[in-house]
Amino acid sequence: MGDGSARREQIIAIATRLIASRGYSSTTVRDIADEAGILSGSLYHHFASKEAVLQEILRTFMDDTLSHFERIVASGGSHREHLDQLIEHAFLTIEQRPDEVRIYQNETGFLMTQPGFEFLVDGAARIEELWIEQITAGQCDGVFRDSVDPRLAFRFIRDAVWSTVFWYRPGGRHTASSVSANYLELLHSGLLAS
Amino acid sequence: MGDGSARREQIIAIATRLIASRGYSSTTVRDIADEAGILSGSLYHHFASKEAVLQEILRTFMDDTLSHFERIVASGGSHREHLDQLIEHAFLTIEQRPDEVRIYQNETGFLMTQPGFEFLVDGAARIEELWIEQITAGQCDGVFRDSVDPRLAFRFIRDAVWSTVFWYRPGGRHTASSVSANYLELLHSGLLAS
Amino acid sequence: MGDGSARREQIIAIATRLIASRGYSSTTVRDIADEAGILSGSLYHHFASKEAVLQEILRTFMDDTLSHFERIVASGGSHREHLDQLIEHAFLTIEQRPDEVRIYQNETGFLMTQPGFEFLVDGAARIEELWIEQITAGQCDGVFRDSVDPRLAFRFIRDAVWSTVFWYRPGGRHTASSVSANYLELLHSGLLAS
Amino acid sequence: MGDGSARREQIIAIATRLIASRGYSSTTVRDIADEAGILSGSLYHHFASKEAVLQEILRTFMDDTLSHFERIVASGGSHREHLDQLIEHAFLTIEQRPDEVRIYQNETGFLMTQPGFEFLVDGAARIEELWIEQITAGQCDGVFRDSVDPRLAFRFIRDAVWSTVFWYRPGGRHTASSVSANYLELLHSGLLAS
DNA sequence: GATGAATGAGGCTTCATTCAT
DNA sequence: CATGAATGAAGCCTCATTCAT
Repeated sequence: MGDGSARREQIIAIATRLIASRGYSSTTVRDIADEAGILSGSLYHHFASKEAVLQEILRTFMDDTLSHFERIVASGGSHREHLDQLIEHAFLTIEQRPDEVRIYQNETGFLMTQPGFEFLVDGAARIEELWIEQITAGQCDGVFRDSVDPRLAFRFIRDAVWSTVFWYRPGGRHTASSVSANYLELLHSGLLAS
Repeated sequence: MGDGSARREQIIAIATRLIASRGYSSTTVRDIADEAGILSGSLYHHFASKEAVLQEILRTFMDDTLSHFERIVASGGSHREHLDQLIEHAFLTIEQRPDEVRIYQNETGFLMTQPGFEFLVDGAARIEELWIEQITAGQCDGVFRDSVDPRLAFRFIRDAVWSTVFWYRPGGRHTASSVSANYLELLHSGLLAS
Repeated sequence: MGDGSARREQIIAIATRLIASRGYSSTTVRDIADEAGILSGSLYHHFASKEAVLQEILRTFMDDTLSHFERIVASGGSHREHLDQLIEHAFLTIEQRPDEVRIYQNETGFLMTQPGFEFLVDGAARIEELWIEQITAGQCDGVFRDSVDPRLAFRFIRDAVWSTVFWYRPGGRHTASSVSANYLELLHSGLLAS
Repeated sequence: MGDGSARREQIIAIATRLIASRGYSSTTVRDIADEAGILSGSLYHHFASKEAVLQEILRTFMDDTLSHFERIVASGGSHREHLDQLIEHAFLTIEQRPDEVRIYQNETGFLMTQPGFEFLVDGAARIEELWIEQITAGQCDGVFRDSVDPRLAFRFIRDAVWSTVFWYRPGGRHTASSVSANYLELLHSGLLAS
């Protein structure tokens, strides 16, 4: 478990694509095996179970995302810059690893209650903490308006940003960074004129 | 089919609750029948299929939501008032019919591609149209800032607002209307001070 | 049971048509009830069971056919005339009551082994007896060739004749009586020239 | 699918026997699996569906029968000899593969209208063509009487011959070849003396 | 590592039938 | 006579998983 043979990584890649497009419970072990060119039983030489595949996908995603976020807030810059960078990194992730984001967005709600997926709860909590720290600190600095509840602001931003994964398609009207810029402007200054 | 006997409505209510909490594909016909106190085969006296139950749930939800939205934009008031009322009605719906909203949010992405669920595509398109009209008209009025892309603004708001259904719990720190007020303020004026 | 209300006869007529075209086991009680404009449960006010419907269809058919055959052999005329008349009556039946013939041909093989359908075994035996008597007597008369086995000749004729129900369609290339005439000629004189 | 492992062939053999005696729709997947000593779900490791089993049975039967018929008419000999050989081969098939013949006779009428069974329609048409060619050519040769309609003669023979499968039992009063000889004599010369 | 065969549990659905109203 | 609701058995099929080879 966890050693990265080429086969394993190929299977993870296939599973990620399939689960993202069909959902975890509608993706069968045979679907994955078929695309890997092996029989479904043979998958069990690489993974202990279907759930283990999902765990590995989500754990990798969560680890990467969290460590990026940690690096951002540990870097030099103002709290406002940090918040903007967190948002920009989210959009970058959506562009570069949309399948993982989709899986995370779709399956995480139910999975968080399941044994073996505690790392999702922990990771989400840590992320919430990191973001809220930036907002709260930015309010202390007088950069962010005091009247907004930091927790609500965090969820507002988080949900608006990550949800774009469901409709953003590269090559369409917008690039990830144009969406990012628009969202940031709206978030910074609001919808009302003057 | 479609006529609302008491039993039918009771079954719809049970199915709505179960599907909202477990997901459609993880909710079995037996789960629903068990809670209704009948055998699973007996469900087919009331509904043609498991999918027909889901269709009825979503169609009712879509019809109700859409007609409310239509009534709002047809009423007197400025475009800004209309947009605020649309948002407030969404929060009201989340408070009053959270299970239906959850089902819509969770299942709709996949279902929109399935035969028999075209009404979801049509309804979503009509809703997008209604909302975007308010934003665009508000920009003409000079009430909303011109620099935001109306379509992006719509999706930003829509995703932020409807996603609250996944974490909002009545009786917690916030009421639906306090969340609504906070979100409206953030949306109107943005996060930055001054 | 057995009293001939209008409803009963209507149901028998519908069932005959449906069973003839789909087969007994593929015709559902609901199919029949639907066409009768009632609910499937209501059929049980008229018939004890689905099987009872089939029994009534086949019993009527067998009774009518047998009594016609008895009348033919009891009438004046040579044995050869009798045999021809038996055959002609079969073709007439195929033309006038094709659904019943189809049901008989399709279902009878299995049903003969089932309790409640002994009348089919008895009727078929009596028919075989009647026909074979004509053939045997005709051989005694010197009208039919001695070298043919009467039992085999009977089955040869019976199977060739009744099977036409599966392909004969009124309004096509042939009328029932032209088929009848052709078959009789072939049977009488054989295929070889001179 | 289509490759003939030993297990597959064993299952086909079992299914053939069961379907011949009970009919397709009255033979359950469990019946077949039980006799094969496996669970019903395990059948789906070998066949895609119950219908696929039936298709394979009938396709094999049709292919074999058709290729035999083609070989007969391609061989040396007169048209009359060819026709006799076609009939004799049918009786041989009834003796050697009665279950397949029974299935073909029982199920084919309905199946010909079903998607996936077009090969039955095509095969039956090709067989009809082959047989009718012999009859027509024999008429040109002056061997067969001109007054019979070749198409009707074909159906007369076909139905009389293949129907014997429903009553012929090896070890009874007749052998397949004695039935064959009797039928041929009756067909050649007819029933009338002189 | 992979195959091929199987398990066992469970999924959705159908259907003849019953019965209170 | 008919409805409406339900039963209970059974049907076909799916799927994660196991294991001998």
